[in-house]
Amino acid sequence: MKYSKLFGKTIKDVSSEETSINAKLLTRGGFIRREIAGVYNFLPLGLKVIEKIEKIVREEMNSADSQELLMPALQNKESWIVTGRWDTFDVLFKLRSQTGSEYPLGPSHEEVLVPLVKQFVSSYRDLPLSLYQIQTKFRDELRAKSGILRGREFIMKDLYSFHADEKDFDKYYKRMMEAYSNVFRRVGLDAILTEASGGAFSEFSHEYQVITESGEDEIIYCSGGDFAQNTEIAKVKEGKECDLGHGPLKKVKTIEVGNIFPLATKFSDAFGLVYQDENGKSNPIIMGCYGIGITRLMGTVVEVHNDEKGIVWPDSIAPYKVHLVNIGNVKYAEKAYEDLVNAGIEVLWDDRDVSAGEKFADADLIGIPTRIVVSDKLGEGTIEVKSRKEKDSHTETLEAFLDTASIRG
RNA sequence: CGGGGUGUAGUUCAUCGGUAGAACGCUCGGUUUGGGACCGAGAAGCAGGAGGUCCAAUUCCUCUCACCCCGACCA
Repeated sequence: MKYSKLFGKTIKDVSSEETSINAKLLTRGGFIRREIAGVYNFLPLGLKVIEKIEKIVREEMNSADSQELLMPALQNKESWIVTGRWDTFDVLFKLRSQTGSEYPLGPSHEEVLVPLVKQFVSSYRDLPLSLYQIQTKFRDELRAKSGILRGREFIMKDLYSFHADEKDFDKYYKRMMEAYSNVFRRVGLDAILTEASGGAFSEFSHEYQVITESGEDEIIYCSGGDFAQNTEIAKVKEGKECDLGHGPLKKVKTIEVGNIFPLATKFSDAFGLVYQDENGKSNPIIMGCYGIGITRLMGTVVEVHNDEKGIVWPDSIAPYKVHLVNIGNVKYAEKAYEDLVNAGIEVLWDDRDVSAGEKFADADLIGIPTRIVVSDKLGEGTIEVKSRKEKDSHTETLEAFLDTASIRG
C-alpha cells in the first residue's frame, strides 16, 4: 500500500476531548476517528488490525471445535421478555419502529441463539455443540469512556456452548480457557486468569485481566500465577503472603479483555431447551458463555504497547509488517516496494514527497514492527532495517532481507 | 443518573458586547530532503440549534442538542 493513497492520515494534534492513550494514539495514527460518544469509525489501517485479531480468534475458536455463525443485531423483544431481561438489562438499547413495535439492539445473544438452537437440537446425539460469532454489539452505557475500551457500539466475539451434563461442560470450559490463553498470548498480551463474581447468571465467572494503569478493574493477584481475584469478590488483602510462597499479593488496575462463565440452565429453562438422552428422557441443556471484546483488545494492546513516539504493534496484529521509507527521490524505492510485495510481505510504503523527519515520526507513530529505509546514501540494493522496538538499525541487502523475511513468514 | 466543564476554519485553539484570528493541514510556485524544513501566494467559518436582553450578541440570559471529565453504574 502506498501511504500517499491511504485513506486516513496521521495528525499532530488530537482533540483535548480524547484523553485515553489508546484513543489518542489510534486517532493520531489514522486508525480510528470518533463518530459519536463511544462509537468509532475504523479507518483502513484500523480495520487491518481488527482483521488480524479476528483471524487469530477464529483460528483458536475453530480449533476448539466451535462453529462460526452470524446473528442479527436487531433482535426479538419477546425473547427478552421471556428471560426477564427486557426490563432488567439496564444497558439495553431499545428501538421503536415506525409501526410502533419495539426492538432490542443486541448487547448479547442468548435470546437469539437459544431459540435458534432449539429448532435443531433435541437429542444427546447433537451434543456437545459450540457456536460463536464475531459481531457488533450495542450497550447503552450511561458514560462511554476510555476511547475504544468502553464503547456503546463495539465488536465482540461471543461463543456459547451446549452440553448434556456438568461433566462435559467442565471439560469444555477448561478447553476454552486454553483457547483464550492462546488468543491473548498471540496478540501480545499477558492476560491474568482472574476469579470474579458471576453476576446475575452464575455463581462465578473467570475474567482475563491485563495490567495497565488506565484499567477500570482492580484485581489482587500473585505473580507466581496461582491466585488472582477481582477485588469485587476478593476477601484477602494486598500484601498477604500467597499460599505457595511466591511473595506478597499485589493489587493492580486492569482491563478485562475476556470473560467466561457457566450459564447452567438459566436460558435453557427459559426457552425449554432440552434434549432426550439414550433412555428417551428429557433433560435440560447445560450452557456456557465466553466473550472477547475485539475492539477492546485492540485498545488494550495500544495501552500496553506504546512509547513516547507512538504505538509499538506486536508482529501478529500489526496492520503491515514493513514500513518502507524512501528519503529523497530515490529511483530504487519503487523496485524495492515491488520486490517486497512480490515476496508476499505486507508493506506500507511512505512514498510522499516530505522530509525524512516527518516520515520517521509518522512511522514511529503508526508503529509497524519493521522499518526499511532506502536512500541515495545507501545505494541501490542496500537497505537500512530497524525494528520499532529497538533503537539501533543495521544495513543489509534487500535480497538478504527477503531471504530471511520469507522464512519468518 | 448526580456534580463539573466545553461547543468558533478540515484539525487544535485565540477573540469574550461593535458581525472573526493564529497554528497545523490543504491548493499553487520555488528552495529543500537521514528525525515533524523554509519562502511567497491562496482557498477555507450563518461562531451547535432555538429564543431573549441590547442601538449592536461568537461574547450576556434562558431553553435545547452534542461532546468531555469526576462519581455512580457496568455479563
